[in-house]
Amino acid sequence: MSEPQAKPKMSKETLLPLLAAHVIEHGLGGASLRPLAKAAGTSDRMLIYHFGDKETLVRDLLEYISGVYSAALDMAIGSDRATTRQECFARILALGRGPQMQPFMTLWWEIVAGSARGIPGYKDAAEAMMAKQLIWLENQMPEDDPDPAGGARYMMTLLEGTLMLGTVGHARMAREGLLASGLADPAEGD
Amino acid sequence: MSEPQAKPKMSKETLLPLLAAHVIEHGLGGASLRPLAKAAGTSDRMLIYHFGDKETLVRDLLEYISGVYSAALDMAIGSDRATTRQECFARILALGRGPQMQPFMTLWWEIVAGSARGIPGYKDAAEAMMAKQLIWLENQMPEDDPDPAGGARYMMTLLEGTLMLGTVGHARMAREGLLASGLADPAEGD
DNA sequence: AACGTAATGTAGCGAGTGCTACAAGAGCTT
DNA sequence: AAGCTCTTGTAGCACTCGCTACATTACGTT
Repeated sequence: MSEPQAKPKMSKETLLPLLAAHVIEHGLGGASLRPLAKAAGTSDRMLIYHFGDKETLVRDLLEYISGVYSAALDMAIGSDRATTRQECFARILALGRGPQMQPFMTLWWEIVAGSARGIPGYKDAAEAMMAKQLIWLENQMPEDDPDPAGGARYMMTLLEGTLMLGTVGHARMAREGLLASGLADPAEGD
Repeated sequence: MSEPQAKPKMSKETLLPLLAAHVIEHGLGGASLRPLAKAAGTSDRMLIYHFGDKETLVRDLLEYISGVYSAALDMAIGSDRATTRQECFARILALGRGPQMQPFMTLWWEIVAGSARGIPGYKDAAEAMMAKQLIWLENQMPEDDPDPAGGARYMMTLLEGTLMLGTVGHARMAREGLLASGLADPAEGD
């Protein structure tokens, strides 16, 4: 018995991390109860038992994922502020493009799409995550910045555009735009 | 017989516009053969007959939609150039936020999500549409602009970020960012 | 008119969907 | 020990999914 099996209690709280892991890897739209249950070591029967129905499950799952994202941002916060906007932007861009962030980014666009289509839990989660990210960025702004609030919002907008263009194969276009804006350093690699 | 029924020939070419209309309204991910067929006045049987399988159908459909988008941009091109970057940006932003554009934008985020997940036809379509939009923007740049190429790419990035933040409920954040960037006019409404 | 190919209708298959009915086990209280 | 509630397993229902086998019609060519 090398595996303790972790049989006893099962609740939303114990299930959500396992479900989230599956969803981050395989996506949210195509997720159906039986594969989800298998990933969490349960049955579809129990998922319905704990969450009531699938819509509630998805909503709770998105809320949980949003919380995980928020916590991840807290972890990634450097104790030292950036000294320039360029450095600040480079930091958050590197964060969003990091390889360990990629599965999450794939899920993120699905959340945006669901948000646009009005699927119940999506917009709330997306809104929360963007709000959290804005706070993160504000805390990373240079102390002597003349307009930290506006600057952070400006950089958020530019960042999201950059990430989007990157995912559809136009990373070069975004980069050249950033160069023209002065926010990217010509010396940096792609 | 007020309806001529349009029974005779049915081919990819005659089906694609009808399929596209359905997809633009109801989305691409959840689209299944039978509803698609019904929207096009056929049967699932015939869709498979004409396209081979669903993956090919989706690919052809995305390619077609990309073409429609391209044509729509050509139509929307004003004969007069903008005189300032602000005006240029305002034009394309208004274009993307126009009410008749909204169903398409909803579909767009689905395309981005599919592109991120690597679903066969998605990335090609997204890439083509962004390329086309960049050309459009370049043609709208002020004639005396010091860096039309870089400026257009910069505005593209900012535009896409703005649209994305808007769909997830953070239009205000994007607007305040644009104000800080100098690309938005404080006098304009939301 | 006969033939051959393209186009279409009908029926269905096997798999998967969300969800439910029913019953049995587990653990706690009295 | 009896009862009680919480949790779980087994089957299954009604439905949709992409796709196919088979048969029929429509139509141009010879």
